[in-house]
Amino acid sequence: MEYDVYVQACPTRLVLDRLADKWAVLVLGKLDEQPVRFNQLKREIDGISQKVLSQTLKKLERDGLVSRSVFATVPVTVEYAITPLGRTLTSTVAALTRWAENNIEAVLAAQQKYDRSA
Amino acid sequence: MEYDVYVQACPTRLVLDRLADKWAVLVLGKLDEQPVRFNQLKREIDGISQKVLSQTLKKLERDGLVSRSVFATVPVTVEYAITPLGRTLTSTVAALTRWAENNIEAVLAAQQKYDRSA
DNA sequence: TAATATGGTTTCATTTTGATACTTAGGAGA
DNA sequence: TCTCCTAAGTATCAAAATGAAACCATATTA
Repeated sequence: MEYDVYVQACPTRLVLDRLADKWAVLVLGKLDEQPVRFNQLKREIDGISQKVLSQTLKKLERDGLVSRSVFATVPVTVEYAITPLGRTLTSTVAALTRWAENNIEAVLAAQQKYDRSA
Repeated sequence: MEYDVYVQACPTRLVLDRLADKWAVLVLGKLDEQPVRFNQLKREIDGISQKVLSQTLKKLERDGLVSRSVFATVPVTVEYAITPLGRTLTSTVAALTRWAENNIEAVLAAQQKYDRSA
């Protein structure tokens, strides 16, 4: 069986859709360090809404990249952790955020040049 | 100056938004091989619409990742190519699509397991 | 009794997306 | 001359995704 992301019907497109999501990248980056609880993720990922965080985690869990553990404390505690499959992905995902942090100045300069000439 | 993608106002978020886009990933992957014309990209990236391809290319050009060359043929020819800055990114982006192609079966299995238990 | 914390879901207005049609310009064929 | 063709887009509009804010259950603390 041959997979090719350039073919619309290829299931790899689903994966690419998931990975190519800003929030998923940020969530995976945080969970790569250690298991984190819902509200702590919400606090650490500045700007994410509860709804989107909830949806993002649910999708990542469904894809087998993240696991969800509930503890019967009061109030209930829910902890999210990265799975072994997710672990195989984090170095790539981290490279993306690192590239963003390292090359942002070149990108901003390119944008200014582009906007001036337009 | 410190950049941190986990801060909402950080400009790196703009970059992450751009990279964390399925279509941008696919476009950069194609251009990494060789310069390609608009309609050929459209043909090779199965499922992309003209509008979205046009928008994606414009954003990538503005960010300095892709260059656009117009040739005065009839009809006009427009060729898109990757820039040196864009070149620094393609290995990372290629790793994403490779991960998708290599791990799709594990992801599909995880999804089925998740859906059965729900 | 009221406020606080956790981990969500619901609602609704705003954005974004995608499909489709239209445009511009020159050349080829009838 | 009239019509069609290609390349590379733009315009339009309906459908889907997103984000902000409110709501919910439960139990503890002030």
